[in-house]
Amino acid sequence: MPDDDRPATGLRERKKARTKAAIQQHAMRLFSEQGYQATTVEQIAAAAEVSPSTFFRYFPTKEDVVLYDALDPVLLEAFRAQPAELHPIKALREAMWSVLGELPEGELAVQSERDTLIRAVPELRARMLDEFAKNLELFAEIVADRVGRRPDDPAVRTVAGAVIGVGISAWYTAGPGAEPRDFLAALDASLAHLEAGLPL
Amino acid sequence: MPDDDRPATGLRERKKARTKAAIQQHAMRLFSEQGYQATTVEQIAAAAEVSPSTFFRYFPTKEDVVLYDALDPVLLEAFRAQPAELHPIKALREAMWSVLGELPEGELAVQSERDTLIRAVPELRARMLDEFAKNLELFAEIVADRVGRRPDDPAVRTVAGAVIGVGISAWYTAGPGAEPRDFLAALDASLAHLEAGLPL
DNA sequence: CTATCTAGTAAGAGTAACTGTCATAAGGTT
DNA sequence: AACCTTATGACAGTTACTCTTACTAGATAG
Repeated sequence: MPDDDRPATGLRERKKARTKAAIQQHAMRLFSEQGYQATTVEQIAAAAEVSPSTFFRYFPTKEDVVLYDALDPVLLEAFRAQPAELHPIKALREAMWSVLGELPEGELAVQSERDTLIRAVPELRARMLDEFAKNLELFAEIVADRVGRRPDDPAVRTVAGAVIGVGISAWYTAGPGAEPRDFLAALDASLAHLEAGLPL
Repeated sequence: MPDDDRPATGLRERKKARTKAAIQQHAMRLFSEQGYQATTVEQIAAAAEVSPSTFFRYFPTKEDVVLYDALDPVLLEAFRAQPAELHPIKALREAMWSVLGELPEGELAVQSERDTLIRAVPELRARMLDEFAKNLELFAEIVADRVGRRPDDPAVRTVAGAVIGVGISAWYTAGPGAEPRDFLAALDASLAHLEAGLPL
């Protein structure tokens, strides 16, 4: 029996990581070449030189190849690191800029392509609701922490909901070809508006 | 060649309506008896005494049997009918009460069962995002109308987004067994909080 | 009232996303 | 070297859909 803290650098783990990355890359390539629906799992598996069974062992559904956002935890950390005296919405805006403002052009492009795909394919877009809900939950927890209330406090949940809603609105309003920087700016402006109490 | 304006009361039309209703009823019954996933389209078709092909002619997907909300247009109309000087959020709250507050117990129960099903089944829940987005669009249009701005005005879209977000939050927060009246009350309180500018 | 046209329906074949099982082989452990 | 764990592939099965074709009952024209 090995120790509790595994080194996690065995040949096995590395191979797994490589296989997963290969599947993901080939999938994204095929999606952009032929479209999402037109690409079958069988094709992806063949391109990545694995069996279809293996594909499904790495990704429970075809959708999941697209839907993991590696940036989420980073953003979360940046949010937590903001000074406590800031208004939660202001803190979120600062965190957004600190992470996404400094992102290298390449990363931004990958993210943008992924985003375009999600926006365009109904099945993918649909799954975003749970993603939004997850973020709502996280946001509520952090806000509760900062304001010194429970995460299930109605006031806290309302603020979190409003923020997520503004995010959804910005996401839908930004067209398929929207520049990431433009989207970020629009979202920031909306959040500022919300922070100010939604004056009309 | 018949006139442009058909009477639409032929035997044919009536039969169609009856078939559609039958499929829907049997589907909902089977869903509540066996669960959504465990019920196959074949079973539904058999119960309604039609072929699977016919099922798909009436409902493009299995999901669509559940996902149509007959109450939406009514609510919309009630919202439009509110006095113009009311704050848009206030007007929405009034409209909600006027429609849902007066709904007969039976209708409320049907609506509640449908809602529980949607909440519980990921595939159905997912499709709600587009539903929310549709409502966001409608809400933005009406708000724009009332405030005398364009529907794509960022301020208008932000308000609409925040309202939808608060709705989503309330929807997720209300557990599966939530009483419709309680949900309504919680949503109303959240909207009031939003209307007041989200004081913490 | 009959011939004809239209449209709802069934039947059946085909596709693709999964799901589950089992045998094998390669990685890691003692 | 013997053993155990785990990634993998092969394969069979299920189910939501799609498409084509043929039939039939309802509506219309003469």
